[in-house]
Amino acid sequence: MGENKLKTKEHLVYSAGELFALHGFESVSTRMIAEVSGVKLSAIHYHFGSKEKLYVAALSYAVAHDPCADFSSIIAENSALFSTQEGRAEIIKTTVFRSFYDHFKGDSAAWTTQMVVRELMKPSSLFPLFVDVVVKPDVEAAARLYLASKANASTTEITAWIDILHSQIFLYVMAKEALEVMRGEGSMDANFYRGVARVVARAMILELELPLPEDLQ
Amino acid sequence: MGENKLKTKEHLVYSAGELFALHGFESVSTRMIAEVSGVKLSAIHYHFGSKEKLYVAALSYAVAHDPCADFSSIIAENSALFSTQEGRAEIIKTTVFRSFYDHFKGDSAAWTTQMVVRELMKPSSLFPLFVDVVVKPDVEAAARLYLASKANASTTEITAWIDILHSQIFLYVMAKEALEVMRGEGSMDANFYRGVARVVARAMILELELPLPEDLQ
DNA sequence: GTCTATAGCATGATAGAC
DNA sequence: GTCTATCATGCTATAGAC
Repeated sequence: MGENKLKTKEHLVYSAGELFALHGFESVSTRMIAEVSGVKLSAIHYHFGSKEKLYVAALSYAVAHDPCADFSSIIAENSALFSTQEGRAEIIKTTVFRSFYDHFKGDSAAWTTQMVVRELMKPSSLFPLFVDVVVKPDVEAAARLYLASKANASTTEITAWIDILHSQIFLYVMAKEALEVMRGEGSMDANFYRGVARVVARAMILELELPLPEDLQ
Repeated sequence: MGENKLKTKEHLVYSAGELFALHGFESVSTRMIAEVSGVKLSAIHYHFGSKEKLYVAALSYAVAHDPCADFSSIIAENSALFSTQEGRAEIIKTTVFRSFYDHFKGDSAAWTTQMVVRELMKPSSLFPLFVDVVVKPDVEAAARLYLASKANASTTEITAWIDILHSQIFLYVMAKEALEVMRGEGSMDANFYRGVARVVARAMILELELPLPEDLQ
């Protein structure tokens, strides 16, 4: 079928994306990618021109296809809740639980998530795009939520509060292997992430001095 | 003086440590290390045998010389506080503030800190040592503190609670460059980290349902 | 212990037949 | 578009003079 022709390039993006996500740009060789993809080495340069351009292609795919829940999307879905304290606590709870679920629903974080998160450690040329598309909407929505409860909050305070959630996701994405060695194989399962979401949601709601939803008490 | 002879090897450890901490093992070449150290390439292999053994030497130096405050040390210094709720809140506050201060007192985190933190992302052969010396005492002390207030807490709950602090440090060490680009050059200064410590301490104390110290209200 | 020179290998990229 | 063969480069590591 004609599909196969089109799919060679896509297939290369997926395989390379997984490898880049897992090991990082410098630790992955073009020969490795070719082998895993089942294509010849020269196909990479024919289709993308260089290893770096393949990386950029995989990263922009990841940015476009990694639509995880964030404050922006949850507030948009539940705009009626924004106006009351109880509602804003509910928004925080939902955002935290959905974030952990979306990022960790598989055995390990999707390669798209891992690639995007890696941008924070070693920004590439696409970092500005990543910031505009992924980070800014989330952070701005979260800041509005925070200010709705504490109008005179400082930027530092708001940033640190959002980072309670983001840093925990960052840690579990980037250090999963090491943490599982320390805490026991299989210890980081769906149950663990639910428990973590519960603690993080509680901490963020209490820190903002909002009333705890019943099921978090 | 005879010192210079001894110091060639040490000097190599420092220079290599800084480079490994900043860029990671694979991104640093032996040529780079030699140049920065001001020694010849062959000196590396003469003194250490291989690039990997130099890495191990730098890492074990980092583990040994990076004595940051943690729950274990703060509890040991303030054992009298352990028995009351107010005291345990005070211990948490002190640990969080001291942790942020120790890790971020310079312009950027010390290379020793960065190298140790990198172990979480790509464990080396020294990872078990790192866990025993650095992680275990801290985590066990924190768990005892948590259980003193909530005797029937689950492991997940305790782990997630400790990770509120650890993940934030992890994020700020590993992603500092990207975060400063996003949030403004110079935005991550001593003041910022103090503000963050305040938020994290509040969140951890409230999550454990302890009374907030006056200066955190 | 320190230098120069170089071996031996893996890498990213390309040329040219088909 | 896909293959094989190969180039140029940078890497870790070593040999051997001094």
